Amino acid sequence: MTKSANSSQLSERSLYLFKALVEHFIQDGTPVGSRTLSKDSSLNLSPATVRNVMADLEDFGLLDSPHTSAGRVPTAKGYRLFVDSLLRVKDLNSLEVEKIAKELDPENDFKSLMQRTSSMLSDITKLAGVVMLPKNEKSTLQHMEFVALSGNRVLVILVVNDREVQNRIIHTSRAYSASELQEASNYLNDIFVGRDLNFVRNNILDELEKTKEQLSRSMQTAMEMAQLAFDYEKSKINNDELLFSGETNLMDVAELCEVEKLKKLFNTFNQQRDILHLLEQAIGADGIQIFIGEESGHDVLDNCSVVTSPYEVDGKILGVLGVIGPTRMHYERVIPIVDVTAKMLGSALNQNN
Amino acid sequence: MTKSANSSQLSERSLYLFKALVEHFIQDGTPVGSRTLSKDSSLNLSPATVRNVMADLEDFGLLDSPHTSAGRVPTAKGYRLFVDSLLRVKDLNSLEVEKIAKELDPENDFKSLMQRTSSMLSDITKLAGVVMLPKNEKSTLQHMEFVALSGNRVLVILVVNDREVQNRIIHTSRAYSASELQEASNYLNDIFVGRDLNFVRNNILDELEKTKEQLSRSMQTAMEMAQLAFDYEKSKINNDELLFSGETNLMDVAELCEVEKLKKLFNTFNQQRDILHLLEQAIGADGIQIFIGEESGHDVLDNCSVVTSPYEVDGKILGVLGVIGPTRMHYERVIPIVDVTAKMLGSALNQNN
DNA sequence: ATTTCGCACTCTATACCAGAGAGTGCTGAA
DNA sequence: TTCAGCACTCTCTGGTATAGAGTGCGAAAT
Repeated sequence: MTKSANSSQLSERSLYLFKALVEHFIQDGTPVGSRTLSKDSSLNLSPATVRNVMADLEDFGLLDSPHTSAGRVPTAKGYRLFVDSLLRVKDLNSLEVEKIAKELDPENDFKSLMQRTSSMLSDITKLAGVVMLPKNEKSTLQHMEFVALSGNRVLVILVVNDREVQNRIIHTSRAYSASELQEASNYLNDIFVGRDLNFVRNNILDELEKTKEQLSRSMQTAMEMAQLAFDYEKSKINNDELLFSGETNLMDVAELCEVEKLKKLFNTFNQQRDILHLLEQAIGADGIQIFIGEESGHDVLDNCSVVTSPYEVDGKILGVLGVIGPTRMHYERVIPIVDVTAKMLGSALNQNN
Repeated sequence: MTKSANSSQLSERSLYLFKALVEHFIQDGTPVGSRTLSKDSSLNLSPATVRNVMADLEDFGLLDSPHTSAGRVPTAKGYRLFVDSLLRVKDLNSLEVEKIAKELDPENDFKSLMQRTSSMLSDITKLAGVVMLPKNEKSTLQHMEFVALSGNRVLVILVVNDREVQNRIIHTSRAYSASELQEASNYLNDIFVGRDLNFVRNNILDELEKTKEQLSRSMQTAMEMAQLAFDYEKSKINNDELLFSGETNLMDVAELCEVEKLKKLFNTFNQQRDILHLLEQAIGADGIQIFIGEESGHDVLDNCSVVTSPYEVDGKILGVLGVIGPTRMHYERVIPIVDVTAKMLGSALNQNN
C-alpha cells in the first residue's frame, strides 16, 4: 500500500508542508484541510497544489484522512518522521528549569523524591507522569536491625543501597530481649554488610550452618531472625515499581474521551505490567526514547505516545521516567522537560549519595 | 413542597411498594413505572392504584421523576428511608467471609495490610474502596535508630505505635561513626522510648539543655541528631492518609459515565481533603454510617453513596474504612461487607499487637 | 371509600430527510 | 508545474414525524 517511507524521496516542500500540517494538528486537534494549510504555510501555494502534496504524503503513509471530506491527520509513521527529523525542540526557559529543580529537592527521602518527580512531570506537562523505581537486582545490604515488638514479633529493618529502607514484621517462636536482638544484628551485620541481598538470601543458612559448632546463644538468635526475615523476603511480591500521577489529566484529551478507553488505560496503569514492559525497553536507550501510538505494541496505547528517558547516577542507569499523553502532544515542549527531569533526578539522587 | 417525611404517615402498603420500587431501580437503573411495579409487587394492584401511591410518595419527597413520562426514581431522602427502615441486609455466606479473612492476613506489614483491605473492598463490591490510615495523634515512640550513610548523611528510623516505621534522611555537619550513632541512639532511647512523639518533639531540646553541663561526646551527637530529625518531622506533611483502590470500577456505573464528572470525582480522590473530611465525620459513628448523595455536602458526590465503618483495636477507634459507589448500589450486600471488613481488620491489627 | 378503567396528554427517543459546509480528486488551462 | 473550476462525498445540524412509555384525572366499578 504505502511506498517505502524514505523521507529523502520527499521534496523539501513536501516536508515543509507536512511539518506545518502536524504542527497545526497538534495545536487544534481537528483534521487539517488543504485550504487551511495553503493559508498559513507562507509558501503561497494554492489549495489545489497543497492537495497534490498531501495526496503524496498520504501515499507515503504519513497522513491519513478519517473520511473523504475531513482533511488529513498524521499517522503514527508520520509522527515518527516528525519527531525524528523535523522537530526542533524548544529550550526550556529558566523559570521552568527552576521549577523543576525546586521540586526535585534532594532533601526528600528516596520514595517521596520519586513521587514528587512523577507529579511534577504531570503538573508541568498536563499529561500523565510515570517514574520507574530502580530495579534492585543489585541491592547491597548496608545495615540490618531488629526491634522487639509486643507479642512474639520482631521488626526487621534493612537499609539497602545507601538510601532505601525496607521493613517487615516477623513472628518468632519466643520473645527476644532488646539486647539479644542487638547482639544478633551485630553478628549478622558483621558478616553480611556490603553483600548483595540475593547473596545474603542464598548464603545465610550455609553461613550459619558453618559456624554451628560454636553456636553461642546470640548466634542462635541471629539464625532464627535471619531465616524468618529472608523467608519473608522471598515471598514478597514487589508490585509497586511504577509511580504514576496526573492520570486524570488524560481525561481532558479529546482522543480519549470515551469512558471505555479511559477505563482500559487506567486499568493498564494499575496493573503496571504492560507499562513496565514498555519502560524496560527504554532502559537501554541512550537518552530520550519515544513510543508513538501503535508502535508500543499495546492496544490501549493506540492513541497515546510515551516519552521516556532513563535516569542515571554515576553513569549507571537506575531506572526510567517519562510522560504518557495523546500522540497529539507538544513534543517540542515535552521532550526537553522529560530530558531535563531525568538529568536533574539523577543529580538529586547523586547529591545524597 | 414536600410534606414532613415521617414514614409513619405512610401506609404499610405504600412502604411496601416504595421498597419494591427502590429494589427494582437498584437492580435496573431505569426509572420504574407503575405498570412494572404493579406486575412484580405481588400485591395485585392495578397500575392506576400504584400511580396514586407513587404520587403520594413523590409528595413526601421520597421519589422523583426525571420527566413526565419516565417513571420514578428514589431521591436521596428516599434512599435514606430505604436503608434506615426498609432494608434487610443479607448475611454474607461463609465463602465470602473466608475470602475477606484470607486477604486480611495479619502476617502482612501494616501498610500493605491496609492496602490490601482497600483493594479487597473494591474487588468484592466492584466499587471503589477506601481506607483511612490511623490518625497518629498519639504516636508513641518505641524505638529510635541511626544508620550512617555515605556523605554526611544519617538515616533516622523511628518505630512508632508498635507497628509503624518512619524513616528519613538527615544531613549532618560532619560524618559520624557507627558507634557514635549507636551511643546517641541508646542515650535518646533511654530518655524517650514510650513517650508521645509530640512530647519528644517539644521536649527534646529542653531535655538536652538540662543535661548540658555534663555533655559527653555521645550526648552532643545525640543532640544534633535529635534536633535535625525532629525539625524534619515538623515540616513533613502527611498527605497520604487515605488509600483508595478500584476507582476504575466507578467508570462502569451509568450515573457517572460523563467524563467530566468522573474527572472531578477522581480529582477529589487524589486531593484526599474532602473525602478525608467526610470520613472524619464517620469516625465517631457507632458502626456503619452511610452518606447518601447530596447528604455528604460535596457536589462531586452527588450521585454517590459512601458506606463507612470505623475499625478499632481494643475498643479504641483507629480509623475508618468504606466503599464509594453510586447511590444506586446494592446496600444489602455492601453494608455487611464493610461491616465485616472493619471488624476483621480490627482483629487482624490486634493479632500483631 | 377505594380501586380500577379509559383516555387525553406529555415527554423522550428514534429515524429520516434536507441543506449547509468542508474538503477532496480530477481535468484542463495557464 | 501550478492552479482554477467543478462535480462529488461525507459529516453535521436542525427540523419533523412517529412510536413508546408513563402520567394524571375523571368517571365507573367494587
